[in-house]
Amino acid sequence: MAQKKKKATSDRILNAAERLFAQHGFDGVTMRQIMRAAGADVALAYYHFKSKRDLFDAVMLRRVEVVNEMRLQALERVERSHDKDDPATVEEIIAAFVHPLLDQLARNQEEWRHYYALIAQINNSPEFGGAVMTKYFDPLVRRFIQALRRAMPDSDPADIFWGYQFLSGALTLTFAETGRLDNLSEGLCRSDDMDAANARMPAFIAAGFRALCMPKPKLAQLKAKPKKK
Amino acid sequence: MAQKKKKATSDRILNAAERLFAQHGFDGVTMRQIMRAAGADVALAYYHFKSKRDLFDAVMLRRVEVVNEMRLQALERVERSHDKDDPATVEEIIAAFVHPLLDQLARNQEEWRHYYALIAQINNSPEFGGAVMTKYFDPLVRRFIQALRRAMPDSDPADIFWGYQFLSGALTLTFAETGRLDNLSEGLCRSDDMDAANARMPAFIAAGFRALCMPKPKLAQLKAKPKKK
DNA sequence: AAATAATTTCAACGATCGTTGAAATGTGTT
DNA sequence: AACACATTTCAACGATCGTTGAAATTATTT
Repeated sequence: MAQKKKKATSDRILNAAERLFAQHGFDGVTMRQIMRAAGADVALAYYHFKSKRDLFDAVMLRRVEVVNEMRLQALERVERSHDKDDPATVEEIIAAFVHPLLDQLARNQEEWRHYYALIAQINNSPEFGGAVMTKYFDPLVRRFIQALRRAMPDSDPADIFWGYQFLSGALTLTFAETGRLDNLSEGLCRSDDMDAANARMPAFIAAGFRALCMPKPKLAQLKAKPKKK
Repeated sequence: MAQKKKKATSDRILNAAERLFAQHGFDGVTMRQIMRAAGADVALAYYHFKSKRDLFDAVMLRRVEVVNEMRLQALERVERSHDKDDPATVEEIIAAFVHPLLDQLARNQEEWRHYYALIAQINNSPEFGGAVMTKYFDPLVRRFIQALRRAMPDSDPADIFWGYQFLSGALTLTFAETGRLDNLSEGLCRSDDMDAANARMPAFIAAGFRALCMPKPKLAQLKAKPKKK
């Protein structure tokens, strides 16, 4: 019973912290605001987690393994349905990278929403972006980049890394749900319409990768006279 | 002389604020840190600007007109070199949108760097993203979207707006210069290599737009039987 | 039931926050 | 020279920050 109670309280703290960190950033929120939202005394935050920074890390850690596992399985599912003679397409790989996230957002309205918005802020923060994203996501991202390299065998590795940079930016801005798309399109599009993002992103990004890594002159060249490689 | 002196001080404040806001976010910086970096008394910040928030707005405003004017001229230059029978290509339009910014970054090492990093954070912030970006950039962005619509006449407007969302995310993450690309590529790519970004982004984004707005079945259809337009 | 451990409450610490009024200094005009 | 005005310095305001020790309460084990 103690276990269950503890779980309940520390989860309420994590939920409140997640939401407020996502909305206002790490420094834009106070411990007292978080604990007021969690309905508990301020000191409890320091009992369950030991500092503001550690609470932040706990917020990040709680969901990162779940989402990375989902994406890894999506990638493996794609890879199992292909072999060396029939490699996976770029679209399929990108879809495995983004669908699990956007699907979850489209279905599960409030649960994960704030977490992804937090990721969006972190990814674009000079303070946290490099270190935090690298720490939590690089192993998985490297696997996707390997897959992309297999799908575009004669590509320059640097092109793939830059393509991933563009993909990462496009994906996280979509997570941010800032409402800007609503303003810009005067209501035609909604920032929180993840089905719309889901339907468009793989096609957009895959075409970008192909244009970058397999430009037409190179493609024609490869078809015409197979070079050394 | 008073004018010049005033300019000098308030510019030093703006520079310090710009750099620190970009590095740590609005709430991650104190007035005292800013004024220490500017080498002036704290109270001077409230004399020249009247609050922290107003200082932030002044930081945003100082450069936004310059960069928007540059991009507008780049777009008009592209449009002047085309006419109705020979419309501008998507690549040219995207290049006019991103080149002025990245060019400036590639040339002018420190001057504009922090400003763009700040934009990257703002764009992905639920708190500021919607309102601030809309306020400063929407008029220009609407012009670019008009141009894109002319370049892809039979496209669904929603596709163009979403394409712009992806473009915006890719561009601003590149501004953020978080160093993540360096970690991920183990030194092969550098986050601050704006020439590399410059060379790749228009091709990537333009291909994305085309795949989204003019998918192949539609393209084939257009070529086969020229419709009303 | 007694004892031990886990959780929660309460009150407070020093430090620092954004902001301000008033005095001091500098600058340009008569 | 005296003046008005812009700029800068200095010291401080109340509020709030992250954090903590110790007491009070609740749950678990003996």
